[in-house]
Amino acid sequence: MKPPHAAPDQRTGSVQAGTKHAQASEFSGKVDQGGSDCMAVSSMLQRIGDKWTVLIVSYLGNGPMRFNALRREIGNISQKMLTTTLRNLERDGFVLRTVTPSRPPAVEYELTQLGRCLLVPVSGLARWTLENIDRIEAARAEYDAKEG
Amino acid sequence: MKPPHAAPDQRTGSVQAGTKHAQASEFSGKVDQGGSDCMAVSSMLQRIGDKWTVLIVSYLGNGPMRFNALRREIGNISQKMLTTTLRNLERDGFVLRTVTPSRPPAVEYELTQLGRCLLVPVSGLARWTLENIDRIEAARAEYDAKEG
DNA sequence: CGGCATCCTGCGGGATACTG
DNA sequence: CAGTATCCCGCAGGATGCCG
Repeated sequence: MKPPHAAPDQRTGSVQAGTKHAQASEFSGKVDQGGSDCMAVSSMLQRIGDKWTVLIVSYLGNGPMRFNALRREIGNISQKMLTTTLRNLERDGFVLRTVTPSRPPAVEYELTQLGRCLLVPVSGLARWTLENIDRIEAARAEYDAKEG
Repeated sequence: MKPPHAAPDQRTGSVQAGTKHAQASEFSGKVDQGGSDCMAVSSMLQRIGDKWTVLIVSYLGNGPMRFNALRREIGNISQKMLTTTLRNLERDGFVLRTVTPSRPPAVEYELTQLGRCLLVPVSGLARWTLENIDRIEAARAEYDAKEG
């Protein structure tokens, strides 16, 4: 693994404005996006950035749910992907799977503590998305307009 | 249809930050059932959850960079993917591309205001990842051990 | 009900070569 | 230097079928 920011000169590890945009942005907190951490972030984003993970975690945020309940709620997920995604979530310790041996068997999924606290940063990104999606779509429209 | 609304034991919250965005537009992709806000988040995660986006945005967080500088810094990205990713970032309004017509031509990329403020929630996720990666890997090891 | 197993397709993304 | 154009491959992920 090659650590990002192998940049020799600078090892600040924070987003500092370049020469032109030196003025502070509207946010006050410092952003330490620049260090060797970006690999971890990148990996995490790819991990939860797949098609269904966040959606499922969100639904499970409401409380425990059974397999087909989850499936019905989401609506258009194949059971293969639901199974796969739940398995991965279970493996990472985000979701707890509980089998009740009845007939037919009942399987309940619920968020673990780790899974619930994952919702915190994710909801931060959610908030940001909802706050800025208009600007993003406007930018897209403008860009596409210029292309023809 | 009740939209997923997370209730972690802390007030930090849900994946949903608001309920006003009715229009789905292209961000919702092809899935069109109820929880449109979750879809927006999910789409955003997929958008920035690709292989290079966050990495590039992180590097650009240090200031403007030229194409090959960026390329050298990242190290193992194909120029095709660098171009593609930068184009997408430009289209979304995250990155500004400035061409200086010299010989050879110089092209500089820098984060826009929107791009910089994206770093805020992303670094939140980064922080969370670094704080919890040990638990995740422990959970994985345990899970894998039980599987054989 | 809650799964695996299998097949198949689309597309993300790498390698390579060519331009202005 | 900063791209564009092709070709190619792996794999995420959908459809379908069978099983305890």
